[in-house]
Amino acid sequence: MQIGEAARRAGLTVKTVRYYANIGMVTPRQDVNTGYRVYDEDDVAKLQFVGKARRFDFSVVECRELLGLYEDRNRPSREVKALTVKKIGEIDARLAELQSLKDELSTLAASCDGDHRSHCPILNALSAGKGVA
Amino acid sequence: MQIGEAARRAGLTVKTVRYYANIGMVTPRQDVNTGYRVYDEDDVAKLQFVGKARRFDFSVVECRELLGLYEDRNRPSREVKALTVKKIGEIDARLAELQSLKDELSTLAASCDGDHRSHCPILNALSAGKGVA
DNA sequence: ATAAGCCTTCCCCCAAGGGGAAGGTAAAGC
DNA sequence: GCTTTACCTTCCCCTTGGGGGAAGGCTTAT
Repeated sequence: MQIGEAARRAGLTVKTVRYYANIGMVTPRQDVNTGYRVYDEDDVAKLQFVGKARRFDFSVVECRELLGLYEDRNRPSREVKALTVKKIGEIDARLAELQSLKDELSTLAASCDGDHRSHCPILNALSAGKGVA
Repeated sequence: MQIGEAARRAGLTVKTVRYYANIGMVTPRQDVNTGYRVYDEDDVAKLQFVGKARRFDFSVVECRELLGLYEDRNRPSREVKALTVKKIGEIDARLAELQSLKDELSTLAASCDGDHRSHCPILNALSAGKGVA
């Protein structure tokens, strides 16, 4: 099939699929006459795999790793699990960071009445050297 | 003072401070002879303000807005609060998204024993059309 | 014949700077 | 006086993961 249908079936944009071909992630066969990329079922499966992994917040580099592990069925799943656990750790760190940001901003927003007077706790907190917490 | 000291006092890199000058966020005076940027106390205060706002996850565009509100003391704090509340909403959305990702990945990691057999629930989930949840 | 609907490559664009080259300037040491 | 050192300047390419659109080629339907 052509790139359009492959993209549709993988739930990706044509631009994205072409990008994956360019970086060597999912490399379709090339039609000698037209120069068109030709995708088979296997390629579509890989595109779907990568699409899901991206939605799971894996980077393109990590997707490539996962794809390598996926293609080599003799590999132990240990490496896959390690990547997943590492990714969970990263998500945890980002969660904590965002939560702390939210707490600080919430405190500021709560202390600001939003009236027309120039005294604004948010601006004060941003301009003062000291933090809000 | 020169850019180096201004950056140090604002807790930013020289590169960042120069970038803020280029995009017109914090525009120092220019020394006619040397062409060096010359920062005064007011500029440093603005740099600190922007630095804190950036750490609060405000984008550069939003920082520019906040800085405008900060400089115009006649403006009501309503707009500042609105920006802050909007930012809190964005953080909330991202938190929920990350939490759901983490839950799915955790479920997968827990169901994978990481041994050498080729049966890996994580890879299966990524390759299967259906989600894990 | 020509319009529609695919496909191709090519190039610039986003955020928010980082890295480093090539070159000017000022102060300090010898 | 000369050189090293430590500043500073502009300029250009790099990052992530593609998006937008131009210019052009192919086939199919009207």
